[in-house]
Amino acid sequence: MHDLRVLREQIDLLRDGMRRRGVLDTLAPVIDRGQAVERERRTLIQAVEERKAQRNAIAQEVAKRKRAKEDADDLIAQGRALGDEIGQLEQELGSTEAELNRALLEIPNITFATVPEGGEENNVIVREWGTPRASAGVKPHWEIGAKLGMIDIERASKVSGSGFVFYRGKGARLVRALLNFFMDVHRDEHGYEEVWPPLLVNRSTMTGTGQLPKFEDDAYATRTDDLFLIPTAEVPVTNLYRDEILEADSLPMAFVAYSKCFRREAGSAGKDTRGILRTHEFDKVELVRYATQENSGEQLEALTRHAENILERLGIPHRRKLLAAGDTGFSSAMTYDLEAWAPGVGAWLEVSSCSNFADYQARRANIRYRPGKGEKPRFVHTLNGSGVAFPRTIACILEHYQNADGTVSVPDVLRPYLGTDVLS
RNA sequence: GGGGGGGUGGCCGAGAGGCUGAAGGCGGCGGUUUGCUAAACCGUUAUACGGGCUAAAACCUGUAUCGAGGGUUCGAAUCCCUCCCCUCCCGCCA
Repeated sequence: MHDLRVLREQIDLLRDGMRRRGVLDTLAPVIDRGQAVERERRTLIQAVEERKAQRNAIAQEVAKRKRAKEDADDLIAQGRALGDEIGQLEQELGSTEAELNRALLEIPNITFATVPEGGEENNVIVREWGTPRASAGVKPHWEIGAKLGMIDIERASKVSGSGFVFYRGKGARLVRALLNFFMDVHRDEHGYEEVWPPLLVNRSTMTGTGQLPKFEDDAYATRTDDLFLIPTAEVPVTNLYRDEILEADSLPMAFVAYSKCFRREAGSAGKDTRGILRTHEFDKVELVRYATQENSGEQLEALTRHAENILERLGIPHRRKLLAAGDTGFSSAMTYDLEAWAPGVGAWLEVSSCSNFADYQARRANIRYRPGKGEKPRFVHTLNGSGVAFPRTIACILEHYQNADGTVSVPDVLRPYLGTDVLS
């Protein structure tokens, strides 16, 4: 969410930001309306506060007279009239602020100047690692996974519906191995605090990270408690310090959390649905960082490297893609996608998306820090990225390490976790 | 699920319709004093949103904020209603 001041003081910057995202045409009316409503709001605030000041003065005077045992009926009548007026004005102010809020919530973050303009055709591959294996003779992961008894999609659909997976036998153990491997590396080598978050969160939390109100249809909700199943650990972990003021020397903060992620995937039917590439429930290790305005840029580089490091250690060929403005997520100011090569599917699979939200998320979640003693609090910069998502990584492992006889070699780093060299 | 006790500033803790943005203490910051450390004493100590002044601050000024939201009242931390959270006891439960 933007500071409402952008509507007053940085309107050109805002317009340009929307232009670079390619959404200026759609959002121009919203911005114009927002600008007008922002002015309206200030006029109303002045009107209300003027009357409140009068009312307060009258109340003081009433108190004084009462103490002196004097009559104050005339003042009381004045105060009552003012009260009525204030009530009306406040109602107007309320609806004006609601409208302003709606407008602000519709405007996405302004991407950094270093982010290319335009849509996904302008995405840039900025880094490549490893040699993608040729697809010839490589079976897709769903075939291999089924054959090795690791993945059972048919029975999952019986038990839960389409878009769910049973991991079984070595498949289940592989999930557990990845979990431990990811967490160990990020905690021991990259210095993250390990967090095990709740998977059900309340409405304020979902609103804090921007899942609500706009994307309520994408989330699973509980029937009786107004709780939501998290779509990513980003939600509970970023909200850890919601409504708090942190000390400057506690920054940067870095958290790594494993969680199940629950997504209805409303509207994405038919896209990447084969195998385990898009399911309603999947596992992910998420990296979350709180930074200052000064160092969030380098923090994004560090976080992205941490995620890449996992893929390198697994030996999976991958690339880093800087997303163009139009392809960058709503709240993000800059995003790198990490894509791993799946030779069986014959596609680059997004296994991580690393973003710097600048203060956009923190303003909404009200997470601040005090830069120095006696200084005014400022919003932190929040960052997050997968480190990494399990199902697509599993797909890549099953395909990249596939042997001619249908078995799959286990990447070196996973052998101690998996207790075997080969999946057969 | 049933019953009790609570939520006040960075923290602890008073206050029970007006003189309370909030006593007192701790902590923080600034200062005075003292060979150093320490102590003592004095001062100071929130956030948000407006307005004025400004290049921008500082500053001045208004409003709001005592878990959240409504209500009563000329006036609410204080009274009423709804909700949330914490805590204790009983029941149930992995």
